[in-house]
Amino acid sequence: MATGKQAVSMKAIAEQAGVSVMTVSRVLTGKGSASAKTTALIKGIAKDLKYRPNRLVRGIQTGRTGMVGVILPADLGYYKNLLVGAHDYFAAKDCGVITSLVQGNMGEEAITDELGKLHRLVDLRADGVILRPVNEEASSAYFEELIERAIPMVVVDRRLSDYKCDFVGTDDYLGGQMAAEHMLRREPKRVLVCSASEVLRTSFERVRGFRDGLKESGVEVVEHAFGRFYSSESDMKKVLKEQGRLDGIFCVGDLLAIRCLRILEQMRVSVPGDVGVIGFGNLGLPGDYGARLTTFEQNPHEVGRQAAKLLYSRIGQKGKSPVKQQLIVPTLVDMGTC
Amino acid sequence: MATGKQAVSMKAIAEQAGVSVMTVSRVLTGKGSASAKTTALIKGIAKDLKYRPNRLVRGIQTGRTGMVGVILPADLGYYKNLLVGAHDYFAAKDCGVITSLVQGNMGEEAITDELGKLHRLVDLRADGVILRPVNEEASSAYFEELIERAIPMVVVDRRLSDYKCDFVGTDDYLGGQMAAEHMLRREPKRVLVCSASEVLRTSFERVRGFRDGLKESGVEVVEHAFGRFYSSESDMKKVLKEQGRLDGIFCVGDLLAIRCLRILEQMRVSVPGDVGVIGFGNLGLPGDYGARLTTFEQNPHEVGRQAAKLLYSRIGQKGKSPVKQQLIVPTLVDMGTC
DNA sequence: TTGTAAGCGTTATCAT
DNA sequence: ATGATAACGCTTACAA
Repeated sequence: MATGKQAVSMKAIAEQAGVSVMTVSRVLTGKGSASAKTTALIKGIAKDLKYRPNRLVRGIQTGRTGMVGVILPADLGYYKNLLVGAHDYFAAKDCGVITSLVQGNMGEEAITDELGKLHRLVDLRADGVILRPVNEEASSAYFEELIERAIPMVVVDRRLSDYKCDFVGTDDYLGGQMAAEHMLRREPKRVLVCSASEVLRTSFERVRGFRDGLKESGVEVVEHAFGRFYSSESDMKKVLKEQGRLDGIFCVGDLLAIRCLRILEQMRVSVPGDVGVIGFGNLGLPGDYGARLTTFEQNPHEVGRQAAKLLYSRIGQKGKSPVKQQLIVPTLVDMGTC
Repeated sequence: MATGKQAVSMKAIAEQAGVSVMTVSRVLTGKGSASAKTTALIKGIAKDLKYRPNRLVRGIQTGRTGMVGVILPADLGYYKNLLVGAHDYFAAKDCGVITSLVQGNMGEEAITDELGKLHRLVDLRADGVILRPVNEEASSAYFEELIERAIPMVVVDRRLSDYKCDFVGTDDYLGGQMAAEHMLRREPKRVLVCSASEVLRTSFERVRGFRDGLKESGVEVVEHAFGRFYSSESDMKKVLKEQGRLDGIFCVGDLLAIRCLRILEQMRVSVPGDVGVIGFGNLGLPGDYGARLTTFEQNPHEVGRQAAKLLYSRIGQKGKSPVKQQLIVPTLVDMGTC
C-alpha cells in the first residue's frame, strides 16, 4: 500500500470492540453465532467506521468473487438488451458484471482480442463467463484456462461448432415453424423461401422449421439461397421475376425481407394483398419499410436473463453436468405484411 | 478453497523451477531482474502449467485492482455508446469494466439502487467510478465511502448540484451558440425558442448559448417554456398560432422539434422555406420526422472516452486536484430543416 | 541475481 | 459464543 491511512478493516473494528477478528467476521457475514450484545456493538462500530468488506480477499478465501464476465461484440447493437437482461438477473444475486467488448466480428485480430478478454476474466477470477463468440470454431484448447479452473461458461446467440458447452439463443427452428403457421392462414399455393446459406446455422434452422411447418399442407415451396443475410437489389429483382407467381415469401432475415418489399413495390405487387412477406428479426433495427414488416422479434433481454440464470446455476456446481441448450422463443410481430 | 486441485500459483512454479517465489514473481511481472536462464525456465513452466496471475491478490497488495466501475441507467438507450466509449479507452489500459445498471430514473428506489451499486464497487475495490447520477442532489455524505477510500469518480451527462466533482458531458452552451450561428444564415427577423424549464440545466444552457449567439444580430427572440423536453400537440399548436410570424424555431430537444414540424405541416407552413427548425439531440432516436431534422448529435461515445481518460488520470493521482469539467462539443447535423 | 520475512484482509479449522 | 492460528497468493522491504 502506497500512502494514506489504511482502509478500515475487520481488525480495526475488532480492536475497537475488544473482540477478535473472527467474531467480527462472524457478525458481519451473518455466518456463525454471536451474542446479541457483541453483534450490536460490532455492527455499530462497523457503521461508524464506514466499514466495507473487501470482496477481493473474500474471493480469494472462498473461491467466489461474486463477479461474472460478459463478453460481447464492441458494436453492441442487438446485444445491448442481452447485456441488460444479464444484468437484471445478476443484480438480484449481488453479482458484479465485468463487461468486455470485442472489436471486430471475425478474423485473427478479433480472436486475439476475444482470447485476451477471456484471460483477463480468468485473471480477475470471475466466477463464470457469458460469451457471444467471435471465434465460432474455437476448440477446447482455446478455453483451456477456463476449463483448467472449472470456470463455467455459457455461450449466447452463436453456437460453438467444435466445443460442447451450455448455450442460450433464439429458437430458430420454432421461429420457422411459427412463420409457416402464420403463412398458412393465407392458404397459399406456392411460397418462396429466401435463405442465406446452409452453413449458417440460424438460416438453416429457420428454413428447416418453415419447411416442416408446411410439410403436410401441400404448399409448394421454392427456395433461393442468397449467400448471406443480405441481397443486392438486382439479385433480389432477378429472383422475384424468375419465380413468377407467388403467394408468400419467407425471408430468413429482415434485410432480405425489406429488400423484397422494395422490389415488390417496384413490381406493383401488393403486399399483403397479392403476396405475404415474413422476415426474421436479425437486426432489430428495420429501415423505412422495417417498421411495417411482419417479422420475428428475437428477445435478447430474455436470452441474457436465461444465460445469466443458467450460468449462475453452474457456478459452484461441483462436477460436470450435461450440456444445456436453452432456446428462447422469438415473438411474431404482425405488422400486416402477411 | 472448497475442493478440487489447487489452481496453479507462483508457488507451484517456484517449486518446479527450484527457485523462490520471489524470483518467479519478478520474472512474471517483469519488475526486477533475473538471469536469462531462470527467466526462460520460469516462463516455460508458467506456460506449461497455464499459469494465470491472480489479480485479486495483486490488487490487495498493490492497491490497484485494474477494475473500474461504470454506473448507468438500466434502460441503456443513449448511454450505450457512452459505455462503449469508456470500454474503448479502458481496454487499451488493460482495465476491467464493471458495469452497473440502475433501475429507474429518479425517486427513492432508484437512489437506493444507485447507492447499492456504488457500495458494491467499493467492496470490489474498484480503482475508480464513472457515474451517470440518478441522485443529482446527492451531497458528499452520499459518496462518503468513495471519499473515505479516495476512489476517484467522474460524473457524466448529468451534473451533481451539491457535490463538486469531475464531470464530462455535452457542451450545451456551445451547442446553443452553434444553433444561433446556423440560424443566422437565414437572416431571420424573429425567432422562437422552445425551451423546457430554467431549472433544467441542459435546457437553460442551450437557451443561454442561443441567445448569446444572437446577441449582436438584432434578431428578435421570443421564448416559450414548456415544462419539460416535451409538448402535447395542442400546447404546441397554441404556441405556434399565438406567435404569429416566425422565421426560425430553436427547440432545446428533438421531441419538441418533431412536434413543431408536425404542427407546421398541419398549418401548411413550409420548412425550411418559411421557417427554419433546429432541434437538439436529446434522445438520439428520432421518429418519422427525426431522420430529417436539423439537430445536434451528442457524442456519447466521446463522452465515455473522455470520462474514462479523465478517470484514468485520476487513478493513482496522489492528493486532491482541482475539479475538471470536460465538455464535449455536439455535432450539428444539417438535415435541411434550417 | 536471488532469497527471507512480513504483511495484505479475510475465511477455514480447530480449539476453548 | 469466542478465539488462536494457519492459509489464500501475491508484493514490499530488506537482506545476502
